[in-house]
Amino acid sequence: MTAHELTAVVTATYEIWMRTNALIMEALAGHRLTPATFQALWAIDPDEPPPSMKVMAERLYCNAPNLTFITNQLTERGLVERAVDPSDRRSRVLVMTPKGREVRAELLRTTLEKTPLGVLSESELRQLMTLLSRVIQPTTPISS
Amino acid sequence: MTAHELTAVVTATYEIWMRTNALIMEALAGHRLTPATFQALWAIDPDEPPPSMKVMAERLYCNAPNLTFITNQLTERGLVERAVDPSDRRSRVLVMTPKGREVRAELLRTTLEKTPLGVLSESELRQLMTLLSRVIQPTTPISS
DNA sequence: AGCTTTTGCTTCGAGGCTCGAAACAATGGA
DNA sequence: TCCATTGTTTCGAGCCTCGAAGCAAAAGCT
Repeated sequence: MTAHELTAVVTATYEIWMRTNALIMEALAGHRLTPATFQALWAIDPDEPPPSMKVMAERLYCNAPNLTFITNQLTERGLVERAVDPSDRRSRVLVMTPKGREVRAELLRTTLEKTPLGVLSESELRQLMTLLSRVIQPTTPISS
Repeated sequence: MTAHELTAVVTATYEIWMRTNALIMEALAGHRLTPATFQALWAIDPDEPPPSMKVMAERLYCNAPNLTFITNQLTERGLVERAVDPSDRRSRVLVMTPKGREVRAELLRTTLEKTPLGVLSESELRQLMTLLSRVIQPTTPISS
């Protein structure tokens, strides 16, 4: 039982996550976004085929009504648009607008600038990623 | 420019955090707790002197009104109690009840069992913690 | 084809979370 | 003593998340 080491790592993960969030809050507010809506924007890779609501809900670990709400926030801000999936007319896919593309790129840049993870060197980041990949392995993480 | 590696690490951090949360949700619900209230419980070490509201707000990256709300949730569930700090009668410290101690220990155990970080070996965890410590260290006095 | 079940999304209502502004008492300094 | 500051709470607003119910399209069955 290595409870102590594991506890420290879990705590550190929480800490880094919260700290990153705190540091980008101001930039998000500049676009009337919040952590929840930004995560949704992040989870859409504009260079991949647009994801359906269902896929997005899985990526964001939330349920369908919640995703409807988040999607409304993004469409009201002109960052994404709903489109009917021609292959299944029940399904709606989220298409990023040009403005959404811009805002996403800008905020992603800001996040990488501000995150405390940025203090690590390239080789340290690779080391870290090797370990984290093993943790995440089983299922598929969010894109980009 | 190591943007790609950094992006992957930030994404992985988010992913691990969300996945851990999802996996303990059921256990939390068993005590009528949520991620927010559980983090507050986690942030009180029952073997240390009880922290003040102000200290707790810093630990949880939230503001004073928010912490008042969270504290009310915990007191209503009989997990912590407010006490006046004798050295400064404006300040309230959060004292964990015996029940709070039990619930905290149980949920901490559950978290360590369920977190995907648990797949790592002891030596991998130490490696990981070495890297994360560098990230969290407030020792970045003069940057850029 | 017709009928039923399942699936993807939305609507609705309730409750939890988070914040800024304002209020209050205790503290500390001039 | 008087005034500014500090730690907390109250209030009101808006955001987030969920379960239940509803609707339309798709899939399955006979």
